[in-house]
Amino acid sequence: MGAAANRAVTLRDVARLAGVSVATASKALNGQPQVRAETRARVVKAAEQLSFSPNTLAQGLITQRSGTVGLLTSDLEGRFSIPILMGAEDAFGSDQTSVFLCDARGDAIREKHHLRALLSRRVDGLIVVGARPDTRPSLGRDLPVPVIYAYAPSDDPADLSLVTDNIGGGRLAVDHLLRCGRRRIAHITGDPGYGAAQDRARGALDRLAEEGLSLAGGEVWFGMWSEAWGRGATRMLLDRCPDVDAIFAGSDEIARGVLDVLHEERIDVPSQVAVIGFDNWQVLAANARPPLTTVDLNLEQLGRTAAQRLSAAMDGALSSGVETLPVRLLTRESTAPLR
Amino acid sequence: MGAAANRAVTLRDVARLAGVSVATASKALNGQPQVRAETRARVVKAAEQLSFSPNTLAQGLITQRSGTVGLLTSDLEGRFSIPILMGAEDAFGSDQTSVFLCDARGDAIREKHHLRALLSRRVDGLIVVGARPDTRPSLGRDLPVPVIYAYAPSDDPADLSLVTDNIGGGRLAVDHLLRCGRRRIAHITGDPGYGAAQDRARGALDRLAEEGLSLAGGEVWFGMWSEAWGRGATRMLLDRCPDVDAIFAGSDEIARGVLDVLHEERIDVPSQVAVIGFDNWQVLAANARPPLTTVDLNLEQLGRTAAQRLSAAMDGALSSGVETLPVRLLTRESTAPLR
DNA sequence: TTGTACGCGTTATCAG
DNA sequence: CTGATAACGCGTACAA
Repeated sequence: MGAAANRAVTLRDVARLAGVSVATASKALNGQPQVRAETRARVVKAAEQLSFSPNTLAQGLITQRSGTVGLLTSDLEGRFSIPILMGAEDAFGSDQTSVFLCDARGDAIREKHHLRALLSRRVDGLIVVGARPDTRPSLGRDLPVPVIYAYAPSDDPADLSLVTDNIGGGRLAVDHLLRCGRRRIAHITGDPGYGAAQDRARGALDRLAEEGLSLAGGEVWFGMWSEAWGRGATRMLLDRCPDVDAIFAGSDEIARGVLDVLHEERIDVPSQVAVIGFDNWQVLAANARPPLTTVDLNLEQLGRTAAQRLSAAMDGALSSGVETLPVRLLTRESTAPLR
Repeated sequence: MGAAANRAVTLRDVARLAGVSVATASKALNGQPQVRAETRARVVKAAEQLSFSPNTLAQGLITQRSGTVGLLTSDLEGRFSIPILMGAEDAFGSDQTSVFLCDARGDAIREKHHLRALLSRRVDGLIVVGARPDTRPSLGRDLPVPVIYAYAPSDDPADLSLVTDNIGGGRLAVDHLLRCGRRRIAHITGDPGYGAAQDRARGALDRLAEEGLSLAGGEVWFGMWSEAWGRGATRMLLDRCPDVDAIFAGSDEIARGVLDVLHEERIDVPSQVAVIGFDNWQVLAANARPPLTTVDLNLEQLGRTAAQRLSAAMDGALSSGVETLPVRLLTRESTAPLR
């Protein structure tokens, strides 16, 4: 293993090789105007020869900016965190800002620990990603760096939180089904204790009401976020309401269960019943039979926005409140117009 | 947003408040013995009052250690990276070492970029996680910090790589099926261009050979890593070899496809046909019908080991070659002894 | 145009 | 036991 090959080449080494002072070397490398072109060239060449890379820690000491941010998550599977992280990485620019990823695993103690470590590392800002889209405790108001809450909003309205538009998503799903000519639409979703479940249902009901319609089956089928519940609920639904022509599932997992039972019952999707999911969890949605139309959470965009808001806050442009970001419909084959 | 509340409280502030010099304050806080107990108490109290947290950047400047490592991945979905990251975080201890997560998205240029940034940040080491378990290009031998390749081995034998035991996994799967009394075992797997597919098949064939058996269906069914292929292959298999009593799938995705078709054909799992997957991709395996017995890759353990090897390397104990880490069987309900 | 000197926050080495 | 003082690597007024 090629460890410790060229150890710690500093600006001094570069300056020495180029025959100039450290100050000049610094200016040359940082593109400062007050340096002769020929000199700059010599310095740059020396730096390349030694494959010099400036010590960001030292730079940070001076500029009071570490060029790092912390991403604090409790999302074990990284299902939400990763897209958000990628979006943030994208917006920051990889050579400007690097991201510390810390997983608190839903443990408040561990979270405190990570927080201390990150502050000690002088991160310029913090993005907190919750495991579920419900309110979570604020990190507090007296932190030395700005904090953005993503996905799960903070319980302190003085914080800035970025959330996905679950109500809008519910509307979007139902709207799409209506456009496909469906009128007997059912909604099977997860744990009613989740704000997201309530919001998605609300959006669906609102849109339906605008058409003077109500839910097939009479009510929202709340249950659990699992395939098994999707299957169970679908069986009950078909029993009670055999003429249903569309099912809006509150998650892609549930939608998979729905599809399974429809398939078992030899009910064709989408010609007889259209199915739409929520989350766009790739491995589930794209591999479904048929591939699943679903509501994409736009998490990368959420990550990008979080990065932008954080940059703004680092420049002093604080803001607060809850900002709701749009979701979007991703059409695959499980929905289609009625012939 | 409570940004910039207490900005940059330094050791000087603490010292001033405690009425001592910075030197003494430093010693007191770092548990150095040569300091009076009463003085130490005063300093500690002052530090708490100001909620002082030492500037790791400055510390790193002196100790020549940043207390950070870079995790360089190309694994978009984070499916492998995340467990590895968590294992590594675990082994490092969150207050000792923080992890920079960088996603190169399979792009060599972006990888170079990230690498430069990480070296500039003076990471103490690097963990490189490949997107697929096949050889990947080495980062090179002349890096100033140790590198561990995880999941995907480096093509340079001088590097240290940690990989999962795919051959052993194949053996394990077949061994389990044999113990369940199955004798007509088929193997449906993914892209033959993947070393992992070849290795898993090899392990399976070897174990079978030890019993004087060969594969049901006569050959390994190579194809793609998708549910659709799992379905297609299973249909062909049942056609050619209707008396099969066990199917070893090369991935959980494929296994899901297998289960789907068996269910369609009203073939009971596990009483008629046992099914075993590979990867233990939670959302697929645990939600399957029935829940899927599978080979767990032990990725957290791999992450922990990577961290340990990296620590050792940072202390000068370099090593090289490919280290193969054991996988383990996770029994659920899709396999059971024949009555 | 270039170099000198100082400081960023911390630790370590010495005197006192 | 405590306190100057010198690093660590770099950026930047200021002087030359």
